[in-house]
Amino acid sequence: MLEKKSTRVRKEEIVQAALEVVGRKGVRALTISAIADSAGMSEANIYRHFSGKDEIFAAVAEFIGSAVVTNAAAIAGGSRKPLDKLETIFFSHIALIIEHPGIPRFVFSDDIHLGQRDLADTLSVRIGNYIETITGVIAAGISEGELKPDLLARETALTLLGMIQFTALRWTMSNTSFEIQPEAEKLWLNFKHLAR
Amino acid sequence: MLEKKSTRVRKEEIVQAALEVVGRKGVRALTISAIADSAGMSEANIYRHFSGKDEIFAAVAEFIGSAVVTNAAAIAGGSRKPLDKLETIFFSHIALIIEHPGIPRFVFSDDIHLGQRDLADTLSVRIGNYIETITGVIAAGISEGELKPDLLARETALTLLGMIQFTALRWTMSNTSFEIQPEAEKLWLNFKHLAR
DNA sequence: ATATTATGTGAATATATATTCACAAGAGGT
DNA sequence: ACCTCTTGTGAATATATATTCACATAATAT
Repeated sequence: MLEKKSTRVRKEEIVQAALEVVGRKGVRALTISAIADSAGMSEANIYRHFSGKDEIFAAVAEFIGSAVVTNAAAIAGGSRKPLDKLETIFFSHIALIIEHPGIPRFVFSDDIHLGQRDLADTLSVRIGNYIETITGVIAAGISEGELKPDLLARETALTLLGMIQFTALRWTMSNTSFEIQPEAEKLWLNFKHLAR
Repeated sequence: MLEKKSTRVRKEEIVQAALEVVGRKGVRALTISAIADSAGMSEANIYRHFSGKDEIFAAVAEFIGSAVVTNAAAIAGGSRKPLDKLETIFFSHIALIIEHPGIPRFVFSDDIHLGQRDLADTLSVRIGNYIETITGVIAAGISEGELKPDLLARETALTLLGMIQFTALRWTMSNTSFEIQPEAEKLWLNFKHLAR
């Protein structure tokens, strides 16, 4: 029998195991059985700590939300120059994806969007906040003269996020078969050419 | 009993029904039962025309591949100015997504990427061709002076595609609850500001 | 030390899904 | 009219998955 740990600890383990499964096999494969395997415990024990799949999904979404959004907000709130902030946010986001490939898979899974409406709404709000945060930084960059004056701040933010997201997508789609870091560097370089 | 039609016709009906299901309920919900409902025939009849789910998935991918890529290649091959071509490709792509919301859901489903490796490879190649097509148009735009000289053609193409893809994603994620057309127009306008 | 509570698990249950099968019924050729 | 091939279907089968349950065992309180 497995050693006993508190529910608080097991919940974290289960969330990490779930994210690991999503990163390796996708949301479709996020079954209780797969989570149990990955976490090294019995299926029944999963139910000891979570009421069911929905609650696990919500916990995973909560983990991702804090990881991505909190980070960006902290950077945006700093005192550096806007372009510098954007660069840091961009590469933190890429680093987070490399560390947890399950994050983009989870956030952009139609399974989540259509199967867990409340979760999708929560995620939508989070993404909306993220977009606004970046929009704010870009607007500052424009008014401080670091970026072109005729840019639309929100659309430029969407373009930047699309860049990140499309890269993550091609990467997970190709089964992580190319180096995402150099790809990201070229994209960032080009974004600077584009935006100023 | 349903009226009889040839396998050729039924196959098309089934592919369209499948795409409709994906658009409405996501790839996860693409069950034989759901396809049968949407196509208005029995489940057993699906098997009369396709050997199984894999063959249906392949047929859907084939339909999408022709629809997206062929179109772009035709436009790219024309004699108009590069920026003009880009605009047409951009808005055709958006129009296609509006008409078939199942297309982005299907192409970007981790279910496909991880569950149907051969299909994922086929799609990857198609996407690669699409990227190259657009890269070529952008390279022409740069050398003809329509676009900034210091742009990286491939990265700019990825940025443009990311814009489209992220828009499609937010749209399907929000359950098609905002107007995608005006959103696309603002993004295109801003892309022109960015790229020249 | 004992009782109580929290944690862990194999086995059972219920449901969904993909696939097969035996048979029905129309279409086209003879 | 008869035969044959194609198309259509309800019922059966096999498997996967989520969830529950009765029981075991460790931790904690009394």
